[in-house]
Amino acid sequence: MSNESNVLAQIQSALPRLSKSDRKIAEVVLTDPEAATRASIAHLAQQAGVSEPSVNRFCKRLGATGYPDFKIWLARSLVSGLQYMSQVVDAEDTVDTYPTKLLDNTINALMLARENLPAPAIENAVEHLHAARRIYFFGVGTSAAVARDAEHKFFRFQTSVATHTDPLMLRMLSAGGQADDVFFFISHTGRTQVIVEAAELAATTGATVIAMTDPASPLADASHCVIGLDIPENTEDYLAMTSRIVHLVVIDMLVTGVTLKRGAEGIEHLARMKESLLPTRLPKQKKRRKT
Amino acid sequence: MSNESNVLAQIQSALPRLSKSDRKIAEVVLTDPEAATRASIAHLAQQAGVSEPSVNRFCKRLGATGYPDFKIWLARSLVSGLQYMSQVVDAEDTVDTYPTKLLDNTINALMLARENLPAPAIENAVEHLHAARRIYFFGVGTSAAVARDAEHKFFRFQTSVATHTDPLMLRMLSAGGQADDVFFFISHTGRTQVIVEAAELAATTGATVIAMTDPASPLADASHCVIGLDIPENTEDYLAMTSRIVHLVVIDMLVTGVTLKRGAEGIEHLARMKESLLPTRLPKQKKRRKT
DNA sequence: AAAATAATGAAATTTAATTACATAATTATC
DNA sequence: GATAATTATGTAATTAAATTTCATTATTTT
Repeated sequence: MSNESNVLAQIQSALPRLSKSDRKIAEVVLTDPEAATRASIAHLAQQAGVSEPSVNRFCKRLGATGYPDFKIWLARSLVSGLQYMSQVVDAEDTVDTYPTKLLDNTINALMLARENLPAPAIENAVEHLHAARRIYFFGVGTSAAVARDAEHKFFRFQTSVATHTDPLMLRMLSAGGQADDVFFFISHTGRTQVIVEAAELAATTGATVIAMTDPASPLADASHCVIGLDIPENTEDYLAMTSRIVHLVVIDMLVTGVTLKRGAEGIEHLARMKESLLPTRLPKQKKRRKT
Repeated sequence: MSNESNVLAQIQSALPRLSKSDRKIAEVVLTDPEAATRASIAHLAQQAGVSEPSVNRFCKRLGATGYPDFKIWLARSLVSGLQYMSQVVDAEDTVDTYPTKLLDNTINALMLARENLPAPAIENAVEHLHAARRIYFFGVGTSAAVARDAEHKFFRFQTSVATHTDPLMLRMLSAGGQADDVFFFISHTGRTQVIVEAAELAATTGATVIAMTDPASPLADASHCVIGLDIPENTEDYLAMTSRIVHLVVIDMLVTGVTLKRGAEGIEHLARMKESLLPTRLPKQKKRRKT
């Protein structure tokens, strides 16, 4: 009964079972829930043509502690500013619209990833990356940037890291894999031929093959460990690829994971960082009140 | 100002500018916004260690009509379980906690950027990039990855693009700027010496200097067009640098802006570009999940 | 049709939020 | 570096809002 996540649906379904005045209230609320969140109990009562206590009882019957609480429930069940469906940029868009669209798409992709984080795969990947003697990050096109970012981050560990985009280099290095090597492939679709071939090659050498890609793809099939992410298909949308952002954050996770695994020294570093954050909370500049 | 779509991001971005008690209130709200929606003004005041009128004024300063109205705003901007305070990864974190922390921080940063998008600066930058004969993207360290991403994207236009990280190259190229050139500098702090010097050099040549950086920095001072972003406290280099993600999305915006400016021909060109990538992909296969 | 039960509203009460005002802290000015 | 001006904050008074109580009116049951 007290499913506070969707009061509106709750009211909707209860509608036929409601009493006369309760139904009047429900109808006013359903007609304009947004307005209801701003109305006082007196106003809403007047709107529905009922008394204030009736409104109050209506709220309690729905499971709220009272009218203000009911308004909070109502507000929460209303979707806020952020658009939840992927928005496509088109020719009519202006500087006032497309930046927000792109941001919203990115935020959405991250929230989606947040819902279905492949924690076991991440843990597994961290273990392999931690134990690796040598790591290769391979990605082409947009994913090349992600691979380079990963290289830049893992560079600070003692492990040797390399990134390449040249197909020949990819093949040669993949073919020459050894037991302690980790080959990390990045591809949104998991269907880029060069990458898939390299992964298949690497898998035959005894090296560990990790892939950050679509779980239902040839690349995933060729890999030992798959970091599968739930990313909305956004490749078609001009050049903004939201998957790339998600991939970068996953790289951050892997680096963080390895740092934690390295124990004392890594943790000490994290502790130092935590401290360095504290002063930023205090007013270091002259403060100006916002209007 | 009174953008009620996301009070939390609004509070977050205002945080450094707030007065002592306002900041105390803000911190309580950000730490547990969910709880704040249920608390009375007295309870919240007590939690923050301030008086009730202070809470009331805080709400009004944010644009709400009062405390109850503020709670409605808060409820509306609440997204399932997302943490609004920047979280630091520490030694106690496990694979079940740190990935979410990192994601939350990133989502947070993006929502913040969404609140204070510098639309005019973006528009301005788009115009310059569109008109440019030659574009240089310069960034070092983490920002180098962003610069490369930008290069990769702008490469698809007919304009010639280049990225460099070598200090000597930066100086030489910056000194040789011409009227139709655009120098685009990326730096979170705006205090990286190499970058600032290069920007100052470039500015003397008649070329256009654009900077994506802290508006109150030497780099911003040296530039003709500043894309200033509101990015929360940042962890250091190796670990998750949220600013880098925001920068990448801004690059997406710029590319999108230029594409739209190029009109039909630009969109068609992009379509051709995308088609040329198709042969590098393997055909789709039946869904077969692997994890 | 009468009794029992449930629904509703007027008025009283309680609770919460807001305003007015005084004081303290900060910033600006000389 | 002291003083004036401004801004920030808290106490107490006030107002507004929501809730409860209780009497009245509908509705249902027998």
